Amino acid sequence: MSQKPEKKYTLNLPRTEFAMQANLVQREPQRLAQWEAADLYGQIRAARAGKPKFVLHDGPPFANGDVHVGTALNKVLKDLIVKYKTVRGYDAPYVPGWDCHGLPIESKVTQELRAAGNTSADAASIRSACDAYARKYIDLQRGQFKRLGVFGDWGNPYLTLDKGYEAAELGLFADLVEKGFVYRGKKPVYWSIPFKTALAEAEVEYKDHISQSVYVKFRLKGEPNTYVLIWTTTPWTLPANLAVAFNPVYHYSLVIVEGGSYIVANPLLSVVSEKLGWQSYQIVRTLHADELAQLEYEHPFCNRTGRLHPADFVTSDTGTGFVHIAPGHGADDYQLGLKVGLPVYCPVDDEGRLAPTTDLPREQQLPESLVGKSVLEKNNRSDANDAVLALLTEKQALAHREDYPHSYPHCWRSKTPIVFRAVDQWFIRIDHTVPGAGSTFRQTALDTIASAVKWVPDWGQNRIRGAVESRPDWCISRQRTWGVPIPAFYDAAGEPILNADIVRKAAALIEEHGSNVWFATPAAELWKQCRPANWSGPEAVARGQDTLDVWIDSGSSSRAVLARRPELHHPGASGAALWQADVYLEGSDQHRGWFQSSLLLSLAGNGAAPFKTVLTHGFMVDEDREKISKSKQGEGGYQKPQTADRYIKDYGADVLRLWVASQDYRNDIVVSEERLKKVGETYRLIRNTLRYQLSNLFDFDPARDAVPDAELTGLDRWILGEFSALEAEVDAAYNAFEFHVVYQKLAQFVAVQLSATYHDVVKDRLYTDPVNSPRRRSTQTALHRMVTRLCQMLSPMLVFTAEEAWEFIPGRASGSVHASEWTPGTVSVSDAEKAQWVARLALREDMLKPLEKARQEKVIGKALDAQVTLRATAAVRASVDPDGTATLALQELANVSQLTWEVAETVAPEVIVSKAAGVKCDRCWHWETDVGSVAAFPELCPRCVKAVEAGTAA
RNA sequence: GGGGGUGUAGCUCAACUGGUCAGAGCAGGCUCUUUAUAAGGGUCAGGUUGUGGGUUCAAAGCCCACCACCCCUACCA
Repeated sequence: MSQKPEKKYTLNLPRTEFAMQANLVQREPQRLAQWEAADLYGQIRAARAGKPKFVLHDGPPFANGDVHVGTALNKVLKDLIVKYKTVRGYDAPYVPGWDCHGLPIESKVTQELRAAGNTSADAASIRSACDAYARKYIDLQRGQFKRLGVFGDWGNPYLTLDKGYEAAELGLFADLVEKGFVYRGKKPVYWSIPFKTALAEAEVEYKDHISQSVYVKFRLKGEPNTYVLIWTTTPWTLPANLAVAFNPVYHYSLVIVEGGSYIVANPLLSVVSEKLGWQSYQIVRTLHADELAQLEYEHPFCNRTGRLHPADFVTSDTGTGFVHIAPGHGADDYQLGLKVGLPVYCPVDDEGRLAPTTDLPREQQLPESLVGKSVLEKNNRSDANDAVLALLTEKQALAHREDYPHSYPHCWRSKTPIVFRAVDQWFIRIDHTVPGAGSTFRQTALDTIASAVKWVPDWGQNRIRGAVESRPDWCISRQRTWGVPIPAFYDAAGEPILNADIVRKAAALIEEHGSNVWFATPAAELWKQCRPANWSGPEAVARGQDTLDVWIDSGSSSRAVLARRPELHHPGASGAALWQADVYLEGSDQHRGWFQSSLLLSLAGNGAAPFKTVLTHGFMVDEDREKISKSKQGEGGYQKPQTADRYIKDYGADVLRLWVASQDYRNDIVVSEERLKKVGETYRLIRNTLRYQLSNLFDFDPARDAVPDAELTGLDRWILGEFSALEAEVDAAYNAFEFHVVYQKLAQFVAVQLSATYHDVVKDRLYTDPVNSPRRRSTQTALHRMVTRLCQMLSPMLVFTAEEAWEFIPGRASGSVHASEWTPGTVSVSDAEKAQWVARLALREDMLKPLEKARQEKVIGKALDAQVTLRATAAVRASVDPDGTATLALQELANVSQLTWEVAETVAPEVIVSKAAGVKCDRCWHWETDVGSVAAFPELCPRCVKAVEAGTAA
């Protein structure tokens, strides 16, 4: 058994309770409890009261399910900004929010009710259940967000289901009504037949589907045997056909075939002839666009005619070059119909059955044999399709029929194919001229995008411009229960009544009672409450059942949150600047979503954009750089669910946050075990560096021991100069929201300047100098400053670890690093002094390689076993060492026992390494020729004798 | 199909927006150290800058085409 010999002489070895092992998974929850008990968020608010305001406005996540790792990324990025601004002295409150209404919750809840046997719940009770459901998930998610170390007003978040929020949203809506933005119109929407409701885009799933496609002959008027040939995959829409579109850039040919003449687009002629089984055909002549536009055709089985219209959406990859147009059943069709003045004719009722409407005279509409036939498909067949096909056959209009596989939208709940169906809906106008604005609303929005908002990255501007340029009028009504009601009434004739005063009265009611009041109060009573005093219009007999699109909910947050919460106001600012948020930050999909809805609503209702800067991040992808999908879960894919909690359980919040910071979030963000592990390595490097600094401050009291700047040793001034440069870079990177640059700069500084250089060199003085020596205290002064500021710079990323380390800093100013203020700029060093140290460190590099060679040759082990001879000309030596102080500095930098100069011819200093002379001092491990010269300490060098006699550290 | 992005060593990021042999850190190999020790130091190796063309005295960066992936949109009558 060997045992370590007892040390006879003391050294100032590092001591600290700051653990090497992070144990984040166990330690972080304890820290959270501590913060909660002390109301740290409240303390920070109090500490920043009156300071310049910085407002990041939270985009509300949907209150459903666990927090996904992608949602965590979004939240952490926001928190990085808020914490950075806070540590830099801003008052940066964070009010988190949740998006609470919408179909996913309603659907889940009705499903649960049905499973519990309740099949006839009324609107009010469904809504109550939805409310409870949303709140349950808000609580769940709130816990998970807090666990990530995100600070905010968690006790008082904004919820789109709060009655105050709903009332403010309707207040904004009332302004829009007043300004003439809102109208009722008919438009094709996605329609789910089983649910008898319109669906939002997000509620549509695309699945493979086989449609019965048909080639149909449309006979030209006055030409008994000449046909325009159209192709469609939805025969049931033929009763709604009102026109045919062609593309004016194609050439069309009139061809003679046995049995008749047809017009077909040239690029598709050969395909069509093959499909229709034409034995031979003869091209008579080419028809041009202006000629086609003159043509009129007879509907194959309805008693009416239609015209041909040019349209650029007609393609030549499938079909015939002629597209059957039913304005009631398709977006392109609808737009074309609007343009050329066709009615929005949709002979399909709520149940999905063919039925005549009032848009056209009955005799021009579908024949009686079609009425009542259902459009809903079962096993790729529907009664309506069959009946139409039969009718086409009977009329000899069916040229060809074939199965056509393609992806087709399906209702995400009922899994049935969706139909496009025109129904009455509420819309917000985009192209009307706002009184006093002088340009259309769309143009105003585009101008605002271009000149009043900063987009980061800059291409974000293109994204949202494209979205605003191309968007149609905004369909804002949903036939749903779980949402904010549209406070419209209907008179005895079924005509809608919507007016700003009515909406404001309804808003006041809802502010008092919550939006259930709209559904639970009898219509007559409701009208009494909402009827304006001087009302002269028709009296209402029914209330509207529609709710607002959920994008109106979240898009109203500028009014409902920013304008309504005084803590989010910029004191001293006026007008829009008072309530405008400094930053919105969401995924790039929100250019078309929340960024757009917020911009349009705020611009229309408040007269200004709700944000000054809009930041976007990319999406999370897996290690194959493919999007994270649930189908990859389990075998062959991810082993574990991609929730935030899962990663926290494995790595801790600080490592997860550091990983978020390390990624350039403007692009796709790859999440993989490998990357998390790598970041974990960096975390350990940083933690150990902090630990080294803290452990060497165990006997340092800044009030008593700090050394003034002018008296710091050159080495310490050098590192503090480097550190100042780092601070400036880190501050600039944070300020530009480039956290990955912060991460890189900090990690590299810690690894290179600190760990490999400064900390390594300075060990000797810290451990072996007399405790109170100016040189040791100087270095401790530098360490103290750096560890303080490192904690501050790290605090936005390493929320828990920075605080943990902070508590070990002697004489720290504030209780929490998160309440402290960081001011970059530690010490300024002259260029000349800096250059001198750059030269010395370069020489150190030159010495390291020969030292390594000597180590390989077993001449030395550690560097202190060596002596170095620098051979150079006298002039070279003088340039490196003008005042003779460099020799000792270089000896310390290289960590060698002896260093001497030798005059030689070589210009670049030549480095000769040999075994050091003398005997190794037992205490400092330097090799010296005078070890033992003090008789009382035979194993020590005289320097160590002095240190030992000076006493031990406290 | 249309629009918007991205593609630099195993990983994360640089490269002053055409100009010194494309740089760091981490990881990896070898090695020293037992006074940061479930730590720390040294050293070595690693890239035809997605592919193929082009412009230029000069390209990772500009132009064209293609490939892969991400976001939005149309998913086609």
